[in-house]
Amino acid sequence: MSEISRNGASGSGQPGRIGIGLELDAVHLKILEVLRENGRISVSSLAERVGISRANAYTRFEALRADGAIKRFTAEIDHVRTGLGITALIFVTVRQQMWKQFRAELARMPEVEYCAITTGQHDAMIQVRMADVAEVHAMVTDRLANIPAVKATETVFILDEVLRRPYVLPSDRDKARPARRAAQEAPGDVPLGKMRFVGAAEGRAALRKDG
Amino acid sequence: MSEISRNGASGSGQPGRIGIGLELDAVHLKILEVLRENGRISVSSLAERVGISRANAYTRFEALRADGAIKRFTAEIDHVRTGLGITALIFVTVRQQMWKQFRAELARMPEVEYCAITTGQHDAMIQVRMADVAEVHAMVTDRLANIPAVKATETVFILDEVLRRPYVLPSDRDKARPARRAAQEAPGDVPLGKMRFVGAAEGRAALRKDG
DNA sequence: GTTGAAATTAGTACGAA
DNA sequence: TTCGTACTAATTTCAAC
Repeated sequence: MSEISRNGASGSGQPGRIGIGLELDAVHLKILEVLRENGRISVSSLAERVGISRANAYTRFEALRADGAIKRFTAEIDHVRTGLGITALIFVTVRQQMWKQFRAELARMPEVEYCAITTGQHDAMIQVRMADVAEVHAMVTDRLANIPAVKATETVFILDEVLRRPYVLPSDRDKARPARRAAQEAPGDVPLGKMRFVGAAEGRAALRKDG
Repeated sequence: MSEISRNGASGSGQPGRIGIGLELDAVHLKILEVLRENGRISVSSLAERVGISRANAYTRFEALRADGAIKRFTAEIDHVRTGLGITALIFVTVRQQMWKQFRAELARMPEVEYCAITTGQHDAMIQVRMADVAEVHAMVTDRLANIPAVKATETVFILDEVLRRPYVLPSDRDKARPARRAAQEAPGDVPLGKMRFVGAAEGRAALRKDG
């Protein structure tokens, strides 16, 4: 069950190597599609919905888990119901060469749901869930601002979460758009004035005033 | 199994009304804690880990699901392994009174994993997963910029996702910090110069130049 | 990679505390 | 309400094809 990670498990057609380990074919993707929508489905039902035998479903299920394509299964929780109805994004400017410290501090903040290093004006974006606005304020001033690695922060509140899809798959691309594959067409008639990519250097220079 | 949504299910202690429907006590939170880390655990094992009977675990499990505290179960997928290794944040400025159209268009974009309405300089932030940088570019120019509701966009790439916790719970607050509850202490010695909250009006006025 | 049977486990219903 | 048990249904595992 673990040698699959090295050799690949598929046998039908030419799937095309996507990841490093396991070769994901159409059946693998279909399994992932089902599992992201219903993580508690039994492997038997999964086999039925995908259209393969149970033994095959078990094999592939295990392979996906062993390979790491499926990292874990989790429950989506309604934050409002659990009392953490306020969500905020905190954009952080980090002092260079203090990243290790910043990451270490983050690990000690359980109210942080998500943290990503970004290009652009800031260096990182963290998402927090709190009971009220005052707690966000306290979090930013008491905890974040006291970290030496943090040079500056910018807080934005989330008014509404329009959609959260449980993880996008490559097969999603061919769903809503029957004829057109984005990256393979010339941009053509694009209102370029609307777009603006933010490079890392640009924003960082603009922020050098505060320290 | 559904009257619990109105009356509450707990019996020990004074849980304190958190959500609208179900009253969540310590046991409920413990169940959620287990389930967010292992969404496929059997209810029997869940009962064991939480320290309640099987029957009770089934009742509470169903109640949490019926109440909506648990929205769904999902599989966390490794995007790099599935071929969508590029993640980008696109900050969108939306023309007022065209929100309905904007939301409708979003629903037709399966590559969008997350979208939230925010305060601050922009109106919305969307997170997309793509195979390469060119696809992000095409997405922004071909699809987003062509939506009349979209006034302007600003794209930022995610270089690294430091952490993604499967949903924060109120009980997390009392984990890493033995003595100190943020929102209940005076801010005290805060380097205020580090912090900056961005209001909605401020940023919108600054962006009025483009149209 | 598939099918079918045995062993195990999950889910339900009920009475007692 | 919660617990414990008995009962039923389903799933998982293992075998042979």
